[in-house]
Amino acid sequence: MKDTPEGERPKNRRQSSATRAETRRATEAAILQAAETVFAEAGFGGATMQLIADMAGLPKANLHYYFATKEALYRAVVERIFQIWLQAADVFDAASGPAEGLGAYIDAKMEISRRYPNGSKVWASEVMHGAPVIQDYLETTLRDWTRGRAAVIRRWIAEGKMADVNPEHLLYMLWASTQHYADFGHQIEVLNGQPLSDADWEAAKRSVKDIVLRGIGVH
Amino acid sequence: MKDTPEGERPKNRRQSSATRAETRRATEAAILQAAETVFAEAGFGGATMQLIADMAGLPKANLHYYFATKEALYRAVVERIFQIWLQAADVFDAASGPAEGLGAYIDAKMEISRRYPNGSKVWASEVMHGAPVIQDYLETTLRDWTRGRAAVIRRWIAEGKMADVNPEHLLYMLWASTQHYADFGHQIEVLNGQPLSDADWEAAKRSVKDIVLRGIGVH
DNA sequence: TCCTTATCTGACCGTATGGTCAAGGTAAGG
DNA sequence: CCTTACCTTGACCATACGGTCAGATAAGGA
Repeated sequence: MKDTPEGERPKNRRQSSATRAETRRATEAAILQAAETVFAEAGFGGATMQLIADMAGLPKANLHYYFATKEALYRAVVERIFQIWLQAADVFDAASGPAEGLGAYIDAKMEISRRYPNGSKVWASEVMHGAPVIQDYLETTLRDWTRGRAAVIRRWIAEGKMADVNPEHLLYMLWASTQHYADFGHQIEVLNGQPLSDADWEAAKRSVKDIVLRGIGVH
Repeated sequence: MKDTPEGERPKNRRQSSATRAETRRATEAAILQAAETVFAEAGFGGATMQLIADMAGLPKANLHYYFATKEALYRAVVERIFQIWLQAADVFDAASGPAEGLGAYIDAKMEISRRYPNGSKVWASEVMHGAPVIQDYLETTLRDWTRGRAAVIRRWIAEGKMADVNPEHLLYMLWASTQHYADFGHQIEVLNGQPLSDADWEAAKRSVKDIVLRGIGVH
């Protein structure tokens, strides 16, 4: 929440030097960051441009200079999240078998849940409401991605490297189990009595990996 | 969406007989049903009393006669969902071991995801936004419930009936994996190319049960 | 230094929303 | 019947919200 110590109130951030491009990028980043937080906490309908502006330290009118409409800003937030979501797949690709590939994928997704809980919540909210904004992504990018990984899993099954499970449902289970720690983080914290510690996160990771990997007959 | 064929416009629903209590209960149920749908589709902030009223076939002012505020209506919806949520635990109790108990619990929760997807979404949304309305339930009822089941699981572990896994994280995994089919139902449908058939639901159930049960060392 | 262009912002506007109210109906009990 | 309490509803209100705009301010090039 606290700002960098380089400026008390970043109303006009032109201490020393700041090129046009730098300022623009920094302002956009601040807006996107604030928007992600507010959208995650209040949902699209509950979020207000005023609140996002306040959190970003800008007058509301300035938001509309960078993002014409609330929808446009929301879209930018969701698209950024989707990139991170897909990025976690890299570890999947270079793997030679399920223990390595799925294990690394679970680790990566758990790490995302921990580091970008707001992004995960915005994504969940978007999908829950019928994906009004990223429907096309679901039908193209995500669908292709899913088919590709399912094919890899099928190959592993054919090679006898894991049990014969339905690849799609296995992927759903991975998504669900890992993202749960972000989307339902509040519930987990309440049940845990306090925020998850490093050790708690390690235990969570290990638990998911242990159950899933043993569940598909690996190791 | 279509109405029952017993009345074109249920403006005054007094064909034949209708006692006060009956009418009240029916109207309340219609409002709660409509509210659940609208809250699930639009979120709390995006839902409007007007839309709920339209969907329930009532003038908006009448909503406020039954539920004073939007918050009160929302609270009623969430509390109703929570009851269903807990109800699924019954099957857990009477079980003599993990295969029976957890298997039945997964079946029950999958059935809930299928039959009450909107309820599940409202619940997810509520928790994601920090449980502004049911925070006390989390801290009391849900916490007690969770502790009780975790104790049961620990007993099963001690009796050598299942592998030594962390009971809390196991429960999170069950919640996540089953509720995912409701909360992310839209995404699953898109990836599946069509709504899940009976066979698809059976496959989903079986997949979750197989992986989890094998994952905790239960045949 | 001056001029063009990009960035910033307070004030403003139309609309949609949650909520109110008073008047009009309708069932139940006496 | 007639009274009473409950229910229904159209019209209305205050507010908050997304979005606009004209004018101010500053950067960068000539």
